[in-house]
Amino acid sequence: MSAAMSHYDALDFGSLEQCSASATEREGANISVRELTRLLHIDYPDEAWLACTAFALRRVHDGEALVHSGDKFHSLYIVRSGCFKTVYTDFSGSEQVLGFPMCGDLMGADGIDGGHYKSTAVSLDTSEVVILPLTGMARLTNECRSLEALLYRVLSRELVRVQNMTWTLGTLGAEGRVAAFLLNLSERLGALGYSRCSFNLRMTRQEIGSYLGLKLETVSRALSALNNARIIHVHQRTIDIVDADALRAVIDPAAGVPAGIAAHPASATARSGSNDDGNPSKPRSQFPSGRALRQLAA
Amino acid sequence: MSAAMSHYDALDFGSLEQCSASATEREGANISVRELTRLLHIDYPDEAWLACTAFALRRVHDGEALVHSGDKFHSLYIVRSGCFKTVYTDFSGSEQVLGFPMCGDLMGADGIDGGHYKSTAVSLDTSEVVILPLTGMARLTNECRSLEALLYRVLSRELVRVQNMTWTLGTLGAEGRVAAFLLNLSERLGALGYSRCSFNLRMTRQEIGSYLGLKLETVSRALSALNNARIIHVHQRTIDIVDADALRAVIDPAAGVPAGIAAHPASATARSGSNDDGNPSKPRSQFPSGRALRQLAA
DNA sequence: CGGTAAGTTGAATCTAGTCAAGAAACGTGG
DNA sequence: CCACGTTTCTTGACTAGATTCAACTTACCG
Repeated sequence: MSAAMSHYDALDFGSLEQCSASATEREGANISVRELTRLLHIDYPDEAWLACTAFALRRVHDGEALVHSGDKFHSLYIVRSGCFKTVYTDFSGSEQVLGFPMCGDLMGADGIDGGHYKSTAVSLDTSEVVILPLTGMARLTNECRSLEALLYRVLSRELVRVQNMTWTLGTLGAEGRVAAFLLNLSERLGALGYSRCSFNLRMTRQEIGSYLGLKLETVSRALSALNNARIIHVHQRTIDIVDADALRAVIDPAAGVPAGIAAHPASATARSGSNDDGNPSKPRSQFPSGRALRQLAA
Repeated sequence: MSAAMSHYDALDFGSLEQCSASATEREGANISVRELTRLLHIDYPDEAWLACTAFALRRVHDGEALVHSGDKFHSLYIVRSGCFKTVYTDFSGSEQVLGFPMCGDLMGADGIDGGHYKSTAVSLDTSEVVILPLTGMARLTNECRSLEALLYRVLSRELVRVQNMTWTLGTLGAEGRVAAFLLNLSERLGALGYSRCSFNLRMTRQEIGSYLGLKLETVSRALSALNNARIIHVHQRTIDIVDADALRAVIDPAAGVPAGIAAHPASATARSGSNDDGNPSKPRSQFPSGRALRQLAA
């Protein structure tokens, strides 16, 4: 019985005793709902209370873990600044990176159902997160129905992100995955106001490889190949995207990425029609040839 | 402006005009909230109203699509019977299978954020789904706060499922993926009361391959290898799991699947400790050797 | 009883992994 | 500021694993 209830505790909207988390988590300032919607790029009616209700923030230092896999679930987190990695940690110690949440991204949602976080979130930077104590949200969603919808949307967005990842891993080869990774990063940084074509990676080749299901050497080789093909310019963790279209072409030489593998959900969703090449009949190979890049580079 | 609002429409909890979906969707009977919680294996307090409120059902025939990628979002669906496949459809026509939702599984959640479904759901069987019109849920979640939590949990569960998939694709070789697929199916069918060690596949090798990021020939070979190793018995779509432990060993010869790749979320979550082999120091290879199987078979 | 779709199996090719060596960047302490 | 060690990254040669192409067998359905 206690096992069944432990799940339930974390979501018991009736009791609010867990609302105010631990003391260590309310060190800093806090932000309003209005700011939160801006952070998430989700528009909502301009109601007065948006400015009132506030969420606590928490600062996480470089290398520090926000939550550990197996910890009891209590809150969702939205990244406000900095960059994280979320990892499954195998019992034997080896890690599998699941994502690199950045500003506006959700963390911790895999803990809702089971009552325990399923992945560990480590900061790759000095970061700041907004704490959404799900138990305490009941009071708020009662006051404003649309706040409930906001949570659904954030969860859905995360789901789409992970689904896109499975598409990437399922259909693309090494260079395609790296290209998709770079385009994704480019889009997200662009959406935050940073340069879309020049940025610094916060993660190692190993971490990228773990994320993309590749070995670090393969990541390095793929980057070199894209570099030699003059599609990007790489020097250590400095990336310059020289030809974004060529980069997109690496992902699918002919046409269609399903619904914007690299696109942030905030961008347009239904851009059907247009992007249709003349010969959909040709059964061209699923794999973007790595050979093509090498020839291009020669 | 209209683009921004179109997203919002689907989740406008203030207006309930869309609540009663289309007429074609309320052909059959409907089920109570109590039945729904049973379907999802989520326990809730035994309140009287659980038996009252009801959701519509919809029957979907073999090969028929429940929703299409790009359709305007209106409802979530819970599979009540039968089996589906969800696919991203590339513009050029090639498909990537994202999952095989079965009884109790969620579909359609990828449409919440963008306002349009991102994947197509096709029935592989004569199936029946529970319709959860998200716009209409507002009224219900108002009446019962815990129903809101139910939706969060269902979304989280789906997220965990997809995350497990990325782990599978990122770390396992062909035979490991097929083994994980079979174990997953075995667990899910077992949880539904069917046999855990003998079942029929509803999908083709091609669909399995698409799901696992493999070609159909590779799936066939992997099944044959497991068959020759006497771990399973395969004949076309008939699967018999002879040695489930050996099958688990194919996924990770030594120890740790992160948190139960093959386990249904309904099963225990925190079973730490116990499953710890003596030598976690050995830096054994990430890949479950396909060679091992061939030797075993010889 | 054919015709078609699905599944199996083999041989050649190609991709990514493995092993290994070396180069470049970073941090620390002298 | 430089020497030093450590980590990260790059590159090459070789190998294991998955795809491709192709032939063939088996089921299924009119």
